[in-house]
Amino acid sequence: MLCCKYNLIEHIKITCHNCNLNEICIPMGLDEKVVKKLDNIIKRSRPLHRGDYLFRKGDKLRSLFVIKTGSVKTTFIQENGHERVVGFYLSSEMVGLDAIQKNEYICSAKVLETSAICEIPFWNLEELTANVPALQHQMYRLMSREINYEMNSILMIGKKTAEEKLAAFLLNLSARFKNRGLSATDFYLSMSRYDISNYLGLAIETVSRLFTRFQEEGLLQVERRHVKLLNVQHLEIIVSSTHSFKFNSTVFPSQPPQS
Amino acid sequence: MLCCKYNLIEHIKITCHNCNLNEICIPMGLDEKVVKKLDNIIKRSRPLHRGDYLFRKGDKLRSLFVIKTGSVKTTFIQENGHERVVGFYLSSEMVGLDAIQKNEYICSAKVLETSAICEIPFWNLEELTANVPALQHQMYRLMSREINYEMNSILMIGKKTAEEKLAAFLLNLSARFKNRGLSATDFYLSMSRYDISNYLGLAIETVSRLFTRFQEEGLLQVERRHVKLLNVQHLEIIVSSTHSFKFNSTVFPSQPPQS
DNA sequence: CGCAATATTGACCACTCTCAATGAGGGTGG
DNA sequence: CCACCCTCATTGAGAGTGGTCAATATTGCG
Repeated sequence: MLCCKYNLIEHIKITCHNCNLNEICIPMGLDEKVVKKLDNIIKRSRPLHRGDYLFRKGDKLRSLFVIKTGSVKTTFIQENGHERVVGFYLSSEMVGLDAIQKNEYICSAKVLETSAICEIPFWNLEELTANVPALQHQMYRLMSREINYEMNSILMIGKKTAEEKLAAFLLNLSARFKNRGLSATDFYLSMSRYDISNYLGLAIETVSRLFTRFQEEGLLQVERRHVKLLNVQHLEIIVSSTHSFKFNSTVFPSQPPQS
Repeated sequence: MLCCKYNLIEHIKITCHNCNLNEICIPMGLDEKVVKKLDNIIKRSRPLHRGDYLFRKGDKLRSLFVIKTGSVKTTFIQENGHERVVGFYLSSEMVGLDAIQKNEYICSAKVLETSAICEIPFWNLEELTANVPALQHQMYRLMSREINYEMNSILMIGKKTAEEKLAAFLLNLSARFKNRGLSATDFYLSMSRYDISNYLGLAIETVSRLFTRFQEEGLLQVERRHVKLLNVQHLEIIVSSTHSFKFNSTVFPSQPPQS
């Protein structure tokens, strides 16, 4: 039970805008009593494995899920039966918020790697937040965070060139790993090339080719799912250079810098 | 004051999954007393006009905004100074939920046409929802709805071909107009071609050409911003046909059906 | 009436998709 | 321990979509 309790504090801590990861804090006036109540609500399960589902599209809303370690992808099954990836979730992130509106899950959530995930029965949580204003505020902030994540996805996926999309994707992951105290430049991708391409609206071959090209250009090193970013600055420039800028830019006379 | 009060009821009504637009209902046990309290919180302003801002990126969170009539676009200013459209909002929809996480607006909201918009000071609303569990639930559902909208955007923008993107965009608008009791097949676009292309991640010329082509194929009639959908079914097929399906499909031997 | 903003159309070419074949790991069974 | 299979990833060649550039409507507004 302890680990989940700790996770929740961790979770709250991360979502507090006044606290960074290096500070121990229980923000928003959440005292031990409230944390204990939360602790009583939360269900801990044994580790889930690659391919396990947290929930499927159409299931009735039961719980929200907080990822303690590991990662999850959410997918939406389209009318034609094809699956589209709509999001990737890492530790401390909450999955299932889409289900509240219609009282049923709109997408499916599939575990990408062995993960520890806490389950919070929504109706219990809602009852608790109704009694603890500070917790209600946390909940609003969490949902707002989800809205911001998705806005970020929209920006990423709406980029014009495949190059920009993949660079943005890698930097997004990088930043999220960094926030978790992990390396911002050396990490494993828990999702397949297929998932990445599907998410970004590209062909899988394009993603593969781009990885190769980025490597040739010295921007990163990649071996299967292990990625090392070597030139973050240049990746950032790729992302921020709107397509119309790219060819007028004086930043790169011709060749991107080799490391 | 009355109009705003009515709008809120309208608003709540729309967000209630058990009620459709033709029923008068005050769901979730929200009695007149609560509605009155809401009414006291809500600020009504005189009509806003094309180009007015509800808020700008970086402004401190003051209020959430509910569109009574008209429409709004939200834009995100990227690192390179370029503006990207991240969403379009129609009547009964709420804008500003992205600001709760960091206590400041992440994107800017710009009015697209003369609009009536209600302002709800967030802190007052939060206080009220803390005291009225049914209203708290409404708030959760509203935020969840926003998450679903954005998920929809991700699916739309992530489609592979420009054709699929624009068809999905038009059908999305159509469905939302229909929900509001307006024509699902005959409507005005309050956003420019530029906004549409920017939102969908396409070149403005591509959008323009597609409108022309759709018209030539008898799928719709378009004159500047006035759109009449003539063959919704075929538009739906375009959307649902993943690119990989499109060329094997026996649905269209060669030419799309002419109306 | 003319300027500015918005939208359409054409020509050309680059990017990215599709199709196809090959390569690399991980797991299972002989 | 190796052969085999299956999945995942890479690479190549050709074709098509969609982007860029440029010119031309069309509309709105002062």
